[in-house]
Amino acid sequence: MGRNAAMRLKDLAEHLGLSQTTVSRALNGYPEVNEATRRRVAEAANLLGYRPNASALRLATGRAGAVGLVLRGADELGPHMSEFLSGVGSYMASQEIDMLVSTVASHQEELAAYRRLAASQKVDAVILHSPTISDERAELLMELKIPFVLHGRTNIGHPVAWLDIDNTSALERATSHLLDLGHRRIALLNGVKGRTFAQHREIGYRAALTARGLSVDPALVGNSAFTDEIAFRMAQAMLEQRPRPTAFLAGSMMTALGVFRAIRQAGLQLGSDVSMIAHDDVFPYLNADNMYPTMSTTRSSIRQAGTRIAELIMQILAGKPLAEVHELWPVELVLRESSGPAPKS
Amino acid sequence: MGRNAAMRLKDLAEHLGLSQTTVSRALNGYPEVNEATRRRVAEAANLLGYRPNASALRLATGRAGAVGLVLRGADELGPHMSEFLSGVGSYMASQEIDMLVSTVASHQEELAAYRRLAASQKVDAVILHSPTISDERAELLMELKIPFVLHGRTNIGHPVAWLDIDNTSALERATSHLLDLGHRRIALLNGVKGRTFAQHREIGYRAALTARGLSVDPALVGNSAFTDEIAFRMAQAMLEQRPRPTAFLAGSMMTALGVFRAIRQAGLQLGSDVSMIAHDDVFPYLNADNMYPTMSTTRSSIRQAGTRIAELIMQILAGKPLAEVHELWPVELVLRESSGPAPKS
DNA sequence: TCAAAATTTGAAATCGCTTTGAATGGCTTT
DNA sequence: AAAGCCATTCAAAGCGATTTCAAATTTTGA
Repeated sequence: MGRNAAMRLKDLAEHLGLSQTTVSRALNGYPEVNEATRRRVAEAANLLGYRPNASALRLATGRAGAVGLVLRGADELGPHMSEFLSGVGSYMASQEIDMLVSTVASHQEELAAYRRLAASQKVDAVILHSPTISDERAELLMELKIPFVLHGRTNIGHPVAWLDIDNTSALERATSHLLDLGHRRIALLNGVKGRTFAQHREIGYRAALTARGLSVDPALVGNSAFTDEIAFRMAQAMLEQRPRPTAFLAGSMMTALGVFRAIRQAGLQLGSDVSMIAHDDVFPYLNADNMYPTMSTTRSSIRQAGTRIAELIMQILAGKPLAEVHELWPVELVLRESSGPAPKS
Repeated sequence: MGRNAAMRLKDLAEHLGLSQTTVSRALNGYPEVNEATRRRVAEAANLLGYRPNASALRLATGRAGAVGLVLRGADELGPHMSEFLSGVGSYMASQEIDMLVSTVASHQEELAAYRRLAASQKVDAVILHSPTISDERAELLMELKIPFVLHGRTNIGHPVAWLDIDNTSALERATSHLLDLGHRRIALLNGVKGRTFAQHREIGYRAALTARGLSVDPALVGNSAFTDEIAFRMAQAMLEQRPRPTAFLAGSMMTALGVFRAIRQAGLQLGSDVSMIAHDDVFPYLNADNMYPTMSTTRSSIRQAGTRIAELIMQILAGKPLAEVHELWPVELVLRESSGPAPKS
């Protein structure tokens, strides 16, 4: 039983022969404390490794000193999320704010989790991820009066703070580029239906096609989670069509890997027989530039987005009006070997 | 400014015309409260959505109700960690324990982070990941008297609670299998040097080789982080050797993807010209069984390990002696198409 | 030189909960 | 009818910080 008898403010005060009040003030930088005293206190605190008890501090100040992230287990806690988390974390650490991560299994559980967070006042704010077009969670958070920043966009009655990437423009440009290369049957492996980003991407895709007077073939549009496996199956099925698609727009690097396998298995060559442009969230362990062939991508660092969202959270907690917190990030289009001219038919 | 005026115990008590004491007891299942009263209280609490203020509860009980995970940013917060986290989270959620995730940039920062956690008493325990052979962090936690469970093993003075997979046996069997297939030049793409698991794997690899009177060629052993890119480069370099390796042992699925690319780029065929067995931590979005060719693996679910470790943490907090908390999990060897007979030289 | 103002310090209230020790009232028991 | 028990309930004391309000000390100004 390792009863941790950490040093308390009282102990420190006694040790210094001062009152708790003065010590507390000295440590928190209040002006009304003698400079010499402040130094003495700071030194002793440092030496004795004093840090205020988090629970007591939170109770006294009413601030939780933490932001919450509720993740739908297997679904959401994938490679995207870990990059994102890592971005959020890098900023939060510098601000001495904790990240409270909880996982849930279903949508209902997720809503319940937010209610719990609100009632028990465990967090000052939360980060909401992968919203749907009209996101129920966002509405609930609004109702619960928990401040939050949305990674993505949604359409609810109230103004909401958000940061998103310009998915529509990204797909519009990627699709146009493939069209310029002569491709006419272009498949879109999009994210789960209902998510705002998936809708935005489809809008960009359609815009590029209709701009050339082409119509969308529903058989060439797939919606699913971004896993290697599902992408493989969908691409495989699409490649069996005649005429077959000559290009793929892959929603993520995981998707790209699956498509890549399907292409190879069909005995085709990526970059000549079939082209592909994938969306790259920039994973340190999966580099588009080092693939073979190198992968053309629409690129935007999800980690940087995480860091920025953390900053936005702090601004909101500092009182910045929600309506002023909107950021739409541009997406780079990086052309490499996987996208080439359409084959002669 | 959404001042969240959550319901307090006092409010609930007044609402019921009872004292805080009784209400608190009723909710916490103490025996000395009238059954009718208890029901009445529970009902009201439920109806009004009362939940104790977390900070107050923690301050009063001295329990933080949270476990900590400190992750070295980019390094550790990869796909392995997110799977692991998700496993831990699924159990913690059921126990109403929070996961406090923080990220740090360096080893020094990590140690500092643990000191902070200890001093501010934010967590009841921590989970330690990817230990080195003699892990300084484990020693520090011991000293700080923060209970912890190690995912992996280490060698320090004190007994430590741990859960690990049997890496040595896994590699010994995988290597032996490749030897049985006639391979003689078998490359090992291992994890970062200094980590216990990498050492254990090398021991298994060496054991299998020496059992057949073969010696280890240092040029065929690589140590690095498990990224697609680094693996690609290492494999590429190894494949330029003559005689070239005919088989690879890949430390992770990311590594396997890199090796796979190197093999293809060299104009070779996986499963015939070159074989590979990869370690599979079981990612839902990257399925060895659906690769092309399907990938032979040593397999162990890192997510399940996370869940189990969460359980072990709770046991330790309940007072189970550290020396009794040791689990060594076996690793499956799953043979698929990527491992075939050695080519005739 | 002495009152007034400024600087520094401290005692005690507060945050919302748990928990100790005491009180209340109804039933047995003698 | 008094004493002793149970079963319930409550008032008040923590937990470890911040913060209000008051007190003590030093400086200043006339």
